[in-house]
Amino acid sequence: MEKSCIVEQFNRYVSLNEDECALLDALEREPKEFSAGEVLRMEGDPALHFYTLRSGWGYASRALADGERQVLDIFLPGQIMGLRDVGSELALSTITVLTDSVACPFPEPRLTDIFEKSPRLTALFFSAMAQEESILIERIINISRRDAAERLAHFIVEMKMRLHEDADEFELPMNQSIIGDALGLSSVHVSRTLKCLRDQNLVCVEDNRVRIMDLEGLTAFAQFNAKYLGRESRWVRRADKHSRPAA
Amino acid sequence: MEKSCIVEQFNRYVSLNEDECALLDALEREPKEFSAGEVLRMEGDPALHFYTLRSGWGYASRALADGERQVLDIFLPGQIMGLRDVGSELALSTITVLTDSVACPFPEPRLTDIFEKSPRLTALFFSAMAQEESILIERIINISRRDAAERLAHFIVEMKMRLHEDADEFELPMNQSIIGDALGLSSVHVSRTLKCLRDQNLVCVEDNRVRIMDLEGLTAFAQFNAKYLGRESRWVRRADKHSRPAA
DNA sequence: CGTGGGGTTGATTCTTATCAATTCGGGTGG
DNA sequence: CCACCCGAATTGATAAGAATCAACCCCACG
Repeated sequence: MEKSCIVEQFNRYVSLNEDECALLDALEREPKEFSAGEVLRMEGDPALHFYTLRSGWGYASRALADGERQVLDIFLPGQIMGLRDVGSELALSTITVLTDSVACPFPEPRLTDIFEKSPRLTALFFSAMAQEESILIERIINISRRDAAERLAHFIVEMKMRLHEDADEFELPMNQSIIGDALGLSSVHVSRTLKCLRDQNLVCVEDNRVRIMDLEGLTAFAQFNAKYLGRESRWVRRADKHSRPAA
Repeated sequence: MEKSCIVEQFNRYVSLNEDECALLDALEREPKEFSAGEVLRMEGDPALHFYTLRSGWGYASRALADGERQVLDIFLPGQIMGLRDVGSELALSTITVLTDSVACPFPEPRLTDIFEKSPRLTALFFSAMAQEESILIERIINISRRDAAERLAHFIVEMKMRLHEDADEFELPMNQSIIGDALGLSSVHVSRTLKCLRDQNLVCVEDNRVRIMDLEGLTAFAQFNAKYLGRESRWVRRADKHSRPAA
Protein backbone atom coordinates (compact mmCIF):
# COMPACT_ATOMS: atom_id res chain seq x y z
CA MET A 1 0.00 0.00 0.00
CA GLU A 2 1.30 3.46 -0.78
CA LYS A 3 2.10 5.62 2.19
CA SER A 4 -1.18 6.59 3.78
CA CYS A 5 -2.53 10.04 3.31
CA ILE A 6 -2.65 10.91 6.94
CA VAL A 7 0.96 9.90 7.45
CA GLU A 8 1.90 12.18 4.64
CA GLN A 9 -0.14 14.97 6.18
CA PHE A 10 1.34 14.54 9.64
CA ASN A 11 4.81 14.21 8.17
CA ARG A 12 4.51 17.82 7.17
CA TYR A 13 5.00 18.68 10.80
CA VAL A 14 7.18 15.94 12.18
CA SER A 15 8.83 12.74 11.11
CA LEU A 16 7.14 9.67 12.41
CA ASN A 17 8.85 6.52 13.51
CA GLU A 18 7.75 3.12 12.34
CA ASP A 19 5.45 2.33 15.23
CA GLU A 20 3.67 5.58 14.74
CA CYS A 21 3.35 5.06 11.03
CA ALA A 22 1.92 1.64 11.70
CA LEU A 23 -0.63 3.02 14.12
CA LEU A 24 -1.66 5.65 11.63
CA ASP A 25 -1.73 3.29 8.72
CA ALA A 26 -4.15 1.20 10.69
CA LEU A 27 -6.49 4.13 10.36
CA GLU A 28 -6.67 3.62 6.67
CA ARG A 29 -7.18 -0.09 6.30
CA GLU A 30 -10.51 0.12 4.62
CA PRO A 31 -10.55 2.77 1.94
CA LYS A 32 -13.99 3.28 0.47
CA GLU A 33 -14.98 5.07 -2.68
CA PHE A 34 -17.64 7.72 -2.65
CA SER A 35 -19.08 9.48 -5.63
CA ALA A 36 -19.58 13.22 -5.91
CA GLY A 37 -22.42 14.42 -3.73
CA GLU A 38 -22.57 11.31 -1.61
CA VAL A 39 -23.25 11.76 2.09
CA LEU A 40 -20.88 9.97 4.45
CA ARG A 41 -22.71 10.81 7.60
CA MET A 42 -25.84 12.77 8.43
CA GLU A 43 -26.15 15.14 11.34
CA GLY A 44 -28.04 13.39 14.09
CA ASP A 45 -26.58 10.00 13.24
CA PRO A 46 -24.51 8.35 15.95
CA ALA A 47 -20.92 9.49 15.50
CA LEU A 48 -19.28 6.09 15.35
CA HIS A 49 -16.56 6.91 12.89
CA PHE A 50 -14.37 9.61 11.65
CA TYR A 51 -12.79 9.55 8.23
CA THR A 52 -9.47 10.28 6.66
CA LEU A 53 -9.85 11.72 3.21
CA ARG A 54 -7.37 10.08 0.89
CA SER A 55 -8.39 11.80 -2.31
CA GLY A 56 -11.07 14.23 -3.34
CA TRP A 57 -12.78 17.08 -1.53
CA GLY A 58 -15.46 17.05 1.12
CA TYR A 59 -17.38 19.41 3.35
CA ALA A 60 -19.21 19.46 6.64
CA SER A 61 -22.51 21.29 6.86
CA ARG A 62 -25.50 21.92 9.06
CA ALA A 63 -29.06 22.21 7.84
CA LEU A 64 -30.92 25.20 9.24
CA ALA A 65 -34.52 25.57 10.20
CA ASP A 66 -35.44 27.63 7.14
CA GLY A 67 -34.01 25.10 4.72
CA GLU A 68 -30.74 26.95 4.34
CA ARG A 69 -27.47 25.18 4.79
CA GLN A 70 -24.31 26.38 6.47
CA VAL A 71 -21.04 24.93 5.24
CA LEU A 72 -18.71 24.54 8.21
CA ASP A 73 -15.51 22.99 6.88
CA ILE A 74 -13.96 22.27 3.56
CA PHE A 75 -11.91 19.07 3.63
CA LEU A 76 -8.90 18.52 1.41
CA PRO A 77 -6.98 15.32 0.74
CA GLY A 78 -5.11 14.18 3.84
CA GLN A 79 -7.46 15.81 6.27
CA ILE A 80 -9.46 14.14 8.97
CA MET A 81 -13.20 14.54 8.64
CA GLY A 82 -15.57 14.47 11.58
CA LEU A 83 -12.94 14.46 14.30
CA ARG A 84 -14.85 17.01 16.26
CA ASP A 85 -17.97 14.88 16.63
CA VAL A 86 -16.18 11.80 17.79
CA GLY A 87 -16.54 12.43 21.46
CA SER A 88 -20.23 13.12 21.41
CA GLU A 89 -23.30 11.01 21.21
CA LEU A 90 -24.65 12.28 17.92
CA ALA A 91 -22.98 13.94 14.98
CA LEU A 92 -23.59 17.66 14.83
CA SER A 93 -22.84 18.03 11.17
CA THR A 94 -23.35 16.26 7.89
CA ILE A 95 -20.31 15.17 5.95
CA THR A 96 -20.63 15.17 2.18
CA VAL A 97 -18.17 14.63 -0.58
CA LEU A 98 -17.77 17.27 -3.28
CA THR A 99 -16.00 15.11 -5.84
CA ASP A 100 -15.53 11.42 -6.38
CA SER A 101 -13.38 10.55 -3.41
CA VAL A 102 -11.67 7.86 -1.43
CA ALA A 103 -12.05 8.03 2.32
CA CYS A 104 -11.26 5.64 5.14
CA PRO A 105 -13.90 5.29 7.83
CA PHE A 106 -12.20 4.83 11.12
CA PRO A 107 -14.03 3.45 14.15
CA GLU A 108 -13.95 5.94 16.95
CA PRO A 109 -12.84 3.57 19.73
CA ARG A 110 -9.46 3.23 18.11
CA LEU A 111 -8.77 6.83 18.88
CA THR A 112 -8.61 5.87 22.54
CA ASP A 113 -6.14 3.20 21.47
CA ILE A 114 -3.97 5.96 20.17
CA PHE A 115 -4.38 7.94 23.36
CA GLU A 116 -3.15 4.90 25.22
CA LYS A 117 -0.33 3.86 22.95
CA SER A 118 1.23 7.04 21.70
CA PRO A 119 1.23 10.34 23.51
CA ARG A 120 3.04 11.74 20.54
CA LEU A 121 0.32 10.83 18.07
CA THR A 122 -2.18 12.07 20.60
CA ALA A 123 -0.44 15.40 20.42
CA LEU A 124 -0.68 15.29 16.65
CA PHE A 125 -4.40 14.69 16.77
CA PHE A 126 -4.70 17.47 19.26
CA SER A 127 -2.77 19.64 16.88
CA ALA A 128 -5.00 18.69 13.98
CA MET A 129 -7.98 19.70 16.01
CA ALA A 130 -6.39 22.98 17.02
CA GLN A 131 -5.63 23.61 13.36
CA GLU A 132 -9.28 23.03 12.53
CA GLU A 133 -10.22 25.51 15.18
CA SER A 134 -7.84 28.12 13.82
CA ILE A 135 -9.51 27.85 10.48
CA LEU A 136 -12.93 28.20 12.06
CA ILE A 137 -11.81 31.29 13.89
CA GLU A 138 -10.43 32.82 10.76
CA ARG A 139 -13.76 32.13 9.13
CA ILE A 140 -15.58 33.90 11.93
CA ILE A 141 -13.40 36.92 11.41
CA ASN A 142 -13.89 36.67 7.69
CA ILE A 143 -17.65 36.52 7.94
CA SER A 144 -18.19 39.10 10.57
CA ARG A 145 -15.63 41.69 9.66
CA ARG A 146 -15.02 41.64 5.93
CA ASP A 147 -17.26 42.52 3.04
CA ALA A 148 -18.16 40.13 0.28
CA ALA A 149 -15.16 40.85 -1.95
CA GLU A 150 -12.65 40.57 0.86
CA ARG A 151 -14.33 37.41 2.09
CA LEU A 152 -14.08 35.73 -1.26
CA ALA A 153 -10.52 36.85 -1.75
CA HIS A 154 -9.59 35.52 1.65
CA PHE A 155 -11.31 32.23 1.00
CA ILE A 156 -9.50 31.75 -2.29
CA VAL A 157 -6.10 32.52 -0.83
CA GLU A 158 -6.80 30.17 2.06
CA MET A 159 -7.62 27.39 -0.36
CA LYS A 160 -4.46 27.98 -2.32
CA MET A 161 -2.39 27.86 0.83
CA ARG A 162 -4.09 24.82 2.29
CA LEU A 163 -3.62 22.98 -0.98
CA HIS A 164 0.09 23.84 -0.85
CA GLU A 165 -0.51 24.86 -4.40
CA ASP A 166 2.42 26.60 -6.00
CA ALA A 167 0.87 27.26 -9.37
CA ASP A 168 -1.41 30.22 -9.80
CA GLU A 169 -4.15 28.02 -11.14
CA PHE A 170 -6.01 25.16 -9.50
CA GLU A 171 -9.29 23.26 -9.36
CA LEU A 172 -11.99 24.40 -6.97
CA PRO A 173 -14.79 21.86 -7.13
CA MET A 174 -17.45 24.06 -5.55
CA ASN A 175 -20.27 25.90 -7.23
CA GLN A 176 -21.18 29.43 -6.28
CA SER A 177 -24.02 28.27 -4.12
CA ILE A 178 -21.76 26.19 -1.87
CA ILE A 179 -19.19 28.95 -1.74
CA GLY A 180 -21.97 31.26 -0.63
CA ASP A 181 -23.14 28.83 2.02
CA ALA A 182 -19.62 28.66 3.36
CA LEU A 183 -19.15 32.42 3.50
CA GLY A 184 -22.61 33.55 4.48
CA LEU A 185 -23.42 35.11 1.09
CA SER A 186 -26.18 34.48 -1.41
CA SER A 187 -25.10 32.74 -4.58
CA VAL A 188 -26.20 35.75 -6.57
CA HIS A 189 -23.91 37.98 -4.62
CA VAL A 190 -21.05 35.52 -4.99
CA SER A 191 -21.44 35.76 -8.73
CA ARG A 192 -21.53 39.54 -8.70
CA THR A 193 -18.56 39.79 -6.41
CA LEU A 194 -16.42 37.33 -8.35
CA LYS A 195 -17.02 39.53 -11.36
CA CYS A 196 -15.65 42.49 -9.41
CA LEU A 197 -12.53 40.53 -8.50
CA ARG A 198 -12.10 39.59 -12.15
CA ASP A 199 -12.56 43.19 -13.21
CA GLN A 200 -9.92 44.27 -10.73
CA ASN A 201 -7.56 41.73 -12.24
CA LEU A 202 -7.08 40.00 -8.95
CA VAL A 203 -8.47 36.54 -9.54
CA CYS A 204 -10.65 34.71 -12.00
CA VAL A 205 -12.95 31.90 -10.86
CA GLU A 206 -14.63 30.04 -13.69
CA ASP A 207 -15.68 26.48 -14.46
CA ASN A 208 -14.52 25.16 -11.12
CA ARG A 209 -11.08 26.59 -11.69
CA VAL A 210 -9.30 29.41 -9.93
CA ARG A 211 -6.74 31.48 -11.77
CA ILE A 212 -4.94 33.93 -9.57
CA MET A 213 -3.77 36.88 -11.59
CA ASP A 214 -2.23 38.94 -8.80
CA LEU A 215 -1.44 36.92 -5.73
CA GLU A 216 0.21 39.74 -3.89
CA GLY A 217 -2.65 42.09 -4.58
CA LEU A 218 -5.21 39.48 -3.65
CA THR A 219 -3.48 38.63 -0.40
CA ALA A 220 -3.24 42.27 0.56
CA PHE A 221 -6.82 42.97 -0.47
CA ALA A 222 -8.04 40.08 1.66
CA GLN A 223 -5.82 41.05 4.58
CA PHE A 224 -4.74 37.46 4.50
CA ASN A 225 -2.16 36.44 7.04
CA ALA A 226 -0.97 32.88 6.75
CA LYS A 227 0.01 32.57 10.38
CA TYR A 228 -3.12 30.70 11.34
CA LEU A 229 -2.36 27.91 8.91
CA GLY A 230 1.20 27.19 9.91
CA ARG A 231 1.20 24.80 12.79
CA GLU A 232 4.66 23.66 13.53
CA SER A 233 3.60 22.08 16.73
CA ARG A 234 6.12 22.65 19.47
CA TRP A 235 4.73 19.65 21.25
CA VAL A 236 5.51 17.32 18.57
CA ARG A 237 8.88 18.60 17.73
CA ARG A 238 9.92 18.44 21.31
CA ALA A 239 8.68 14.91 21.73
CA ASP A 240 10.50 13.96 18.59
CA LYS A 241 12.87 11.37 19.99
CA HIS A 242 12.58 8.43 17.69
CA SER A 243 12.39 10.27 14.47
CA ARG A 244 14.22 9.86 11.25
CA PRO A 245 15.52 13.00 9.57
CA ALA A 246 12.82 15.13 8.01
CA ALA A 247 11.89 14.30 4.45
CA MET B 1 -7.87 23.85 49.07
CA GLU B 2 -11.40 23.63 47.83
CA LYS B 3 -12.01 21.25 44.98
CA SER B 4 -10.49 22.77 41.89
CA CYS B 5 -12.69 24.40 39.34
CA ILE B 6 -11.63 22.22 36.52
CA VAL B 7 -12.37 19.07 38.47
CA GLU B 8 -15.82 20.39 39.14
CA GLN B 9 -16.26 21.19 35.47
CA PHE B 10 -15.08 17.79 34.28
CA ASN B 11 -17.15 16.09 36.95
CA ARG B 12 -20.20 17.28 35.11
CA TYR B 13 -19.46 14.65 32.55
CA VAL B 14 -17.78 11.87 34.45
CA SER B 15 -16.61 11.01 37.91
CA LEU B 16 -12.89 11.17 38.33
CA ASN B 17 -10.82 8.88 40.48
CA GLU B 18 -8.24 10.16 42.90
CA ASP B 19 -5.26 9.96 40.59
CA GLU B 20 -7.09 11.92 37.98
CA CYS B 21 -8.22 14.52 40.47
CA ALA B 22 -4.65 14.85 41.63
CA LEU B 23 -3.40 15.35 38.10
CA LEU B 24 -6.01 17.97 37.47
CA ASP B 25 -5.51 19.69 40.77
CA ALA B 26 -1.90 20.04 39.81
CA LEU B 27 -3.15 22.31 37.07
CA GLU B 28 -4.36 24.77 39.60
CA ARG B 29 -1.47 25.04 41.99
CA GLU B 30 -0.77 28.66 41.40
CA PRO B 31 -3.95 30.67 41.30
CA LYS B 32 -3.35 34.28 40.35
CA GLU B 33 -5.66 37.21 40.69
CA PHE B 34 -6.37 39.46 37.77
CA SER B 35 -8.36 42.63 37.82
CA ALA B 36 -11.05 43.54 35.34
CA GLY B 37 -9.63 44.40 31.95
CA GLU B 38 -6.25 42.85 32.59
CA VAL B 39 -4.60 41.01 29.72
CA LEU B 40 -3.34 37.52 30.49
CA ARG B 41 -1.69 36.94 27.16
CA MET B 42 -1.29 38.95 23.99
CA GLU B 43 -1.63 37.53 20.52
CA GLY B 44 1.81 37.00 19.11
CA ASP B 45 3.30 36.14 22.49
CA PRO B 46 4.77 32.67 22.81
CA ALA B 47 1.99 30.36 23.95
CA LEU B 48 3.71 28.91 26.98
CA HIS B 49 0.69 28.51 29.19
CA PHE B 50 -2.94 27.92 29.19
CA TYR B 51 -5.20 28.93 32.04
CA THR B 52 -8.03 27.51 34.03
CA LEU B 53 -10.48 30.15 35.05
CA ARG B 54 -11.46 29.63 38.64
CA SER B 55 -13.70 32.62 39.06
CA GLY B 56 -14.73 35.55 36.91
CA TRP B 57 -15.28 35.93 33.19
CA GLY B 58 -12.78 36.23 30.36
CA TYR B 59 -12.65 36.48 26.62
CA ALA B 60 -10.33 35.72 23.75
CA SER B 61 -10.04 38.24 20.95
CA ARG B 62 -8.10 39.16 17.85
CA ALA B 63 -7.17 42.66 16.81
CA LEU B 64 -7.90 43.43 13.18
CA ALA B 65 -6.03 45.59 10.75
CA ASP B 66 -8.51 48.45 10.90
CA GLY B 67 -8.36 48.69 14.67
CA GLU B 68 -11.49 46.63 15.15
CA ARG B 69 -11.53 43.69 17.48
CA GLN B 70 -13.20 40.34 17.08
CA VAL B 71 -14.21 38.53 20.22
CA LEU B 72 -13.71 34.82 19.71
CA ASP B 73 -14.66 33.10 22.94
CA ILE B 74 -16.34 34.03 26.18
CA PHE B 75 -14.88 32.12 29.09
CA LEU B 76 -16.88 31.23 32.18
CA PRO B 77 -15.67 29.92 35.53
CA GLY B 78 -14.31 26.40 35.20
CA GLN B 79 -13.35 26.75 31.59
CA ILE B 80 -9.93 26.35 30.10
CA MET B 81 -8.58 29.43 28.37
CA GLY B 82 -6.08 29.30 25.56
CA LEU B 83 -6.11 25.56 25.07
CA ARG B 84 -6.26 25.97 21.34
CA ASP B 85 -3.00 27.90 21.10
CA VAL B 86 -1.00 25.52 23.19
CA GLY B 87 0.38 23.47 20.35
CA SER B 88 1.57 26.36 18.28
CA GLU B 89 4.55 28.61 18.38
CA LEU B 90 2.73 31.88 18.98
CA ALA B 91 -0.63 32.65 20.47
CA LEU B 92 -3.22 33.55 17.88
CA SER B 93 -5.50 35.39 20.26
CA THR B 94 -5.37 37.74 23.19
CA ILE B 95 -6.88 36.61 26.47
CA THR B 96 -8.40 39.29 28.64
CA VAL B 97 -10.41 39.16 31.78
CA LEU B 98 -13.81 40.85 31.92
CA THR B 99 -14.16 40.96 35.68
CA ASP B 100 -11.85 40.61 38.62
CA SER B 101 -10.88 36.97 38.31
CA VAL B 102 -8.78 34.16 39.59
CA ALA B 103 -7.03 32.04 37.00
CA CYS B 104 -4.34 29.41 37.15
CA PRO B 105 -1.60 29.63 34.55
CA PHE B 106 -0.58 26.17 33.58
CA PRO B 107 2.67 25.48 31.77
CA GLU B 108 2.01 23.83 28.49
CA PRO B 109 4.52 20.99 28.80
CA ARG B 110 2.41 19.47 31.54
CA LEU B 111 -0.28 18.76 29.04
CA THR B 112 2.01 16.19 27.50
CA ASP B 113 2.38 14.77 30.99
CA ILE B 114 -1.31 14.23 30.98
CA PHE B 115 -1.19 12.67 27.55
CA GLU B 116 1.35 10.25 28.92
CA LYS B 117 -0.21 9.49 32.26
CA SER B 118 -3.92 9.41 31.68
CA PRO B 119 -5.62 8.54 28.41
CA ARG B 120 -8.87 9.22 30.14
CA LEU B 121 -7.99 12.79 31.02
CA THR B 122 -6.61 13.16 27.55
CA ALA B 123 -10.03 12.27 26.28
CA LEU B 124 -11.52 14.87 28.58
CA PHE B 125 -9.25 17.56 27.23
CA PHE B 126 -10.08 16.42 23.76
CA SER B 127 -13.71 16.71 24.68
CA ALA B 128 -13.25 20.17 26.08
CA MET B 129 -11.67 21.20 22.82
CA ALA B 130 -14.46 19.67 20.82
CA GLN B 131 -16.94 21.51 23.00
CA GLU B 132 -15.13 24.76 22.26
CA GLU B 133 -15.37 23.98 18.59
CA SER B 134 -19.09 23.31 18.80
CA ILE B 135 -19.60 26.72 20.29
CA LEU B 136 -17.50 28.32 17.55
CA ILE B 137 -19.56 26.57 14.92
CA GLU B 138 -22.77 27.70 16.48
CA ARG B 139 -21.39 31.21 16.44
CA ILE B 140 -20.60 30.94 12.76
CA ILE B 141 -24.16 29.91 12.09
CA ASN B 142 -25.42 32.65 14.32
CA ILE B 143 -23.39 35.33 12.59
CA SER B 144 -23.89 34.27 9.04
CA ARG B 145 -27.52 33.19 9.07
CA ARG B 146 -29.42 35.14 11.68
CA ASP B 147 -30.29 38.80 11.87
CA ALA B 148 -29.28 41.02 14.75
CA ALA B 149 -32.27 40.27 16.98
CA GLU B 150 -32.00 36.53 16.55
CA ARG B 151 -28.26 36.69 17.08
CA LEU B 152 -28.60 38.52 20.36
CA ALA B 153 -31.38 36.25 21.52
CA HIS B 154 -29.29 33.22 20.70
CA PHE B 155 -26.28 34.62 22.47
CA ILE B 156 -28.26 35.34 25.61
CA VAL B 157 -29.82 31.89 25.74
CA GLU B 158 -26.41 30.33 25.17
CA MET B 159 -25.00 32.25 28.09
CA LYS B 160 -27.84 31.19 30.36
CA MET B 161 -27.32 27.57 29.39
CA ARG B 162 -23.57 27.64 29.72
CA LEU B 163 -23.86 29.22 33.13
CA HIS B 164 -26.22 26.42 34.15
CA GLU B 165 -28.31 29.26 35.39
CA ASP B 166 -31.73 28.23 36.56
CA ALA B 167 -33.00 31.65 37.52
CA ASP B 168 -34.34 33.93 34.83
CA GLU B 169 -31.96 36.67 35.89
CA PHE B 170 -28.18 36.73 35.89
CA GLU B 171 -25.09 38.92 35.59
CA LEU B 172 -23.61 39.53 32.16
CA PRO B 173 -20.41 41.51 32.66
CA MET B 174 -20.08 42.70 29.07
CA ASN B 175 -20.85 46.11 27.67
CA GLN B 176 -22.66 46.51 24.39
CA SER B 177 -19.48 47.17 22.53
CA ILE B 178 -17.98 43.80 23.50
CA ILE B 179 -21.24 42.03 22.77
CA GLY B 180 -21.17 43.63 19.36
CA ASP B 181 -17.58 42.58 18.77
CA ALA B 182 -18.54 39.02 19.61
CA LEU B 183 -21.55 38.94 17.32
CA GLY B 184 -20.31 41.04 14.42
CA LEU B 185 -22.60 43.99 15.15
CA SER B 186 -21.91 47.63 15.88
CA SER B 187 -22.54 48.69 19.44
CA VAL B 188 -25.16 51.12 18.22
CA HIS B 189 -27.08 48.33 16.59
CA VAL B 190 -26.76 46.18 19.70
CA SER B 191 -28.42 48.93 21.69
CA ARG B 192 -31.24 49.34 19.19
CA THR B 193 -31.82 45.63 18.93
CA LEU B 194 -31.83 45.03 22.67
CA LYS B 195 -34.56 47.62 22.84
CA CYS B 196 -36.58 45.61 20.31
CA LEU B 197 -36.19 42.47 22.41
CA ARG B 198 -37.32 44.41 25.47
CA ASP B 199 -40.31 45.79 23.58
CA GLN B 200 -41.28 42.31 22.52
CA ASN B 201 -41.18 41.24 26.16
CA LEU B 202 -38.62 38.59 25.47
CA VAL B 203 -35.60 39.69 27.46
CA CYS B 204 -34.27 42.75 29.18
CA VAL B 205 -30.55 43.50 29.28
CA GLU B 206 -29.60 46.42 31.49
CA ASP B 207 -26.75 47.37 33.79
CA ASN B 208 -24.79 44.20 33.10
CA ARG B 209 -27.81 42.12 34.06
CA VAL B 210 -30.01 39.89 31.94
CA ARG B 211 -33.62 39.34 32.88
CA ILE B 212 -35.35 36.80 30.73
CA MET B 213 -39.04 37.51 30.57
CA ASP B 214 -40.09 34.73 28.21
CA LEU B 215 -37.54 31.95 27.98
CA GLU B 216 -39.67 29.79 25.76
CA GLY B 217 -40.39 32.62 23.38
CA LEU B 218 -36.77 33.71 23.35
CA THR B 219 -35.51 30.21 22.67
CA ALA B 220 -37.94 29.75 19.82
CA PHE B 221 -37.21 33.19 18.41
CA ALA B 222 -33.47 32.45 18.43
CA GLN B 223 -33.98 28.98 17.01
CA PHE B 224 -31.82 27.87 19.86
CA ASN B 225 -31.14 24.17 20.12
CA ALA B 226 -29.15 23.13 23.15
CA LYS B 227 -27.76 19.99 21.57
CA TYR B 228 -24.43 21.58 20.76
CA LEU B 229 -23.75 22.32 24.40
CA GLY B 230 -24.44 18.92 25.88
CA ARG B 231 -21.35 16.82 25.62
CA GLU B 232 -21.82 13.62 27.46
CA SER B 233 -18.70 12.20 26.02
CA ARG B 234 -19.10 8.57 25.13
CA TRP B 235 -15.36 8.17 25.39
CA VAL B 236 -15.18 9.14 28.89
CA ARG B 237 -18.14 7.27 30.12
CA ARG B 238 -16.89 4.16 28.46
CA ALA B 239 -13.43 4.47 29.93
CA ASP B 240 -14.99 5.06 33.30
CA LYS B 241 -13.55 2.12 35.20
CA HIS B 242 -12.11 3.55 38.37
CA SER B 243 -14.77 6.03 39.18
CA ARG B 244 -16.70 6.70 42.28
CA PRO B 245 -20.43 7.31 41.93
CA ALA B 246 -21.33 10.64 40.43
CA ALA B 247 -21.65 13.51 42.85
C1' DC C 1 -18.36 71.11 38.34
C1' DG C 2 -16.24 69.31 34.39
C1' DT C 3 -15.07 64.99 32.01
C1' DG C 4 -15.45 60.67 29.88
C1' DG C 5 -17.43 56.20 29.06
C1' DG C 6 -21.51 53.87 28.10
C1' DG C 7 -25.96 53.93 26.34
C1' DT C 8 -29.93 55.78 23.48
C1' DT C 9 -32.03 57.69 19.43
C1' DG C 10 -32.56 59.78 14.77
C1' DA C 11 -31.03 60.53 9.89
C1' DT C 12 -28.52 58.91 6.23
C1' DT C 13 -25.75 55.72 3.51
C1' DC C 14 -23.91 51.33 2.24
C1' DT C 15 -24.00 46.51 1.67
C1' DT C 16 -26.27 42.57 0.62
C1' DA C 17 -30.60 39.83 0.05
C1' DT C 18 -34.32 38.95 -2.73
C1' DC C 19 -36.97 38.67 -6.86
C1' DA C 20 -36.99 38.27 -11.69
C1' DA C 21 -35.42 37.66 -16.32
C1' DT C 22 -31.86 35.86 -19.44
C1' DT C 23 -28.07 33.12 -21.05
C1' DC C 24 -25.26 29.15 -21.61
C1' DG C 25 -23.96 24.29 -21.86
C1' DG C 26 -24.66 19.64 -21.10
C1' DG C 27 -27.68 15.93 -20.96
C1' DT C 28 -31.92 13.29 -22.51
C1' DG C 29 -35.53 11.51 -25.15
C1' DG C 30 -37.96 11.58 -29.37
C1' DC D 1 -29.88 15.19 -35.09
C1' DC D 2 -32.78 18.23 -32.93
C1' DA D 3 -35.98 19.99 -29.41
C1' DC D 4 -36.26 20.29 -24.82
C1' DC D 5 -34.97 20.76 -20.10
C1' DC D 6 -32.31 21.71 -16.22
C1' DG D 7 -28.77 23.48 -13.29
C1' DA D 8 -25.48 27.08 -12.91
C1' DA D 9 -24.20 31.65 -13.76
C1' DT D 10 -25.16 36.39 -14.93
C1' DT D 11 -27.41 40.83 -14.68
C1' DG D 12 -30.85 44.32 -13.36
C1' DA D 13 -34.23 46.37 -10.08
C1' DT D 14 -35.80 46.75 -5.60
C1' DA D 15 -35.98 46.16 -0.58
C1' DA D 16 -34.22 45.01 3.94
C1' DG D 17 -30.85 45.23 7.36
C1' DA D 18 -27.00 47.19 9.52
C1' DA D 19 -23.16 50.67 9.59
C1' DT D 20 -22.08 55.22 10.19
C1' DC D 21 -22.48 59.85 11.73
C1' DA D 22 -24.21 62.87 15.01
C1' DA D 23 -26.54 64.59 18.93
C1' DC D 24 -27.81 63.81 23.43
C1' DC D 25 -28.51 61.72 28.14
C1' DC D 26 -26.96 59.68 32.30
C1' DC D 27 -23.93 58.77 35.79
C1' DA D 28 -19.71 57.73 38.21
C1' DC D 29 -15.55 59.89 39.35
C1' DG D 30 -11.84 63.18 39.68
